[in-house]
Amino acid sequence: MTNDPIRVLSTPAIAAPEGHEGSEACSVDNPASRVIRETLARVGDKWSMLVIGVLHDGPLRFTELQRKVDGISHRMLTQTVRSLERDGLVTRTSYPEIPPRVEYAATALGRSLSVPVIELARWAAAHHDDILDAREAFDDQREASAVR
Amino acid sequence: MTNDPIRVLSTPAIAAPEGHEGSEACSVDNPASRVIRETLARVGDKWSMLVIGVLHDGPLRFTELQRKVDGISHRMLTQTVRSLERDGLVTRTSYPEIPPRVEYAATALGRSLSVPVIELARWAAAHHDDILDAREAFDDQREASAVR
DNA sequence: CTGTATCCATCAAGATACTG
DNA sequence: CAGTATCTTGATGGATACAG
Repeated sequence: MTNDPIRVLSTPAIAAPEGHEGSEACSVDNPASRVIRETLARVGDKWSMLVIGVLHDGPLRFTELQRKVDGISHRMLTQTVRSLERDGLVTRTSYPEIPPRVEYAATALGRSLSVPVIELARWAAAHHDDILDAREAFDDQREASAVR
Repeated sequence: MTNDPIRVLSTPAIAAPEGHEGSEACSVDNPASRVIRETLARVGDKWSMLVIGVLHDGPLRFTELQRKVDGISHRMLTQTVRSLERDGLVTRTSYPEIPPRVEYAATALGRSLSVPVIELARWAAAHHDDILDAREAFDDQREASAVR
């Protein structure tokens, strides 16, 4: 009844863009929400999208990557870059030289993922203050009611 | 040089949509990436967006919510809904009846957040298989190289 | 330079029981 | 019905040392 571009979040609509049977009653959850959760989990970890974003400007070697992403630890960079490679979001090219050189580059899939993530980043930039304000107001109110 | 809609991810462009001084050399990291990470963290937890999505159809009480979101535990629903309320993404209305009745509803801010998240969900639906395939290929290859 | 392994702190999240 | 508290587990992430 409402003009909802969002209802899709709780329907299999986005989970079944191709021909998909509506056999399983399609309640609210399992069909689409699992895919959403998985993707949010992939994208929502601490470093993945930042690495992808940094790699969009072009290939980088390990150390350059670590320098560009700033706070990331050696271990986390290895781990992040490995999982991105595994999921086909970046490629890893090793040059058997001495000293060893390895270059990482974003794939087309990786770049396509950046698009919606940027939308989200834009939302974040636009509404970050709203959230902070709401949070402050909420906490102030709790604090006040804690007194009485 | 590239046609990059993504470069923004590693620049303060999206972090400073209003009038913002370019005073701080704006390296790659701190200014924008923190906001991105925070938002991805907020959105990327296991349940938040599913709750927001379910609430778009209209207000729901606690138990209805728990039933609609499926796998969520009592504790996690309370916690999720509380943090969403704190950030101004949902409202909580308590009716002092017996037995008690509480209704949760998405705010305008909450609904606006759903928009980019849906974009992401669409991406997930479109490319989920690509990721799975890439993952399988990667694992097969590792398995093969483990043998030799 | 690149990558792996180990140890450790922290937190998210589930199960469960209990209160208003 | 709604919410809180406790306990416990597993995953995440950081620091560090070591290996190719």
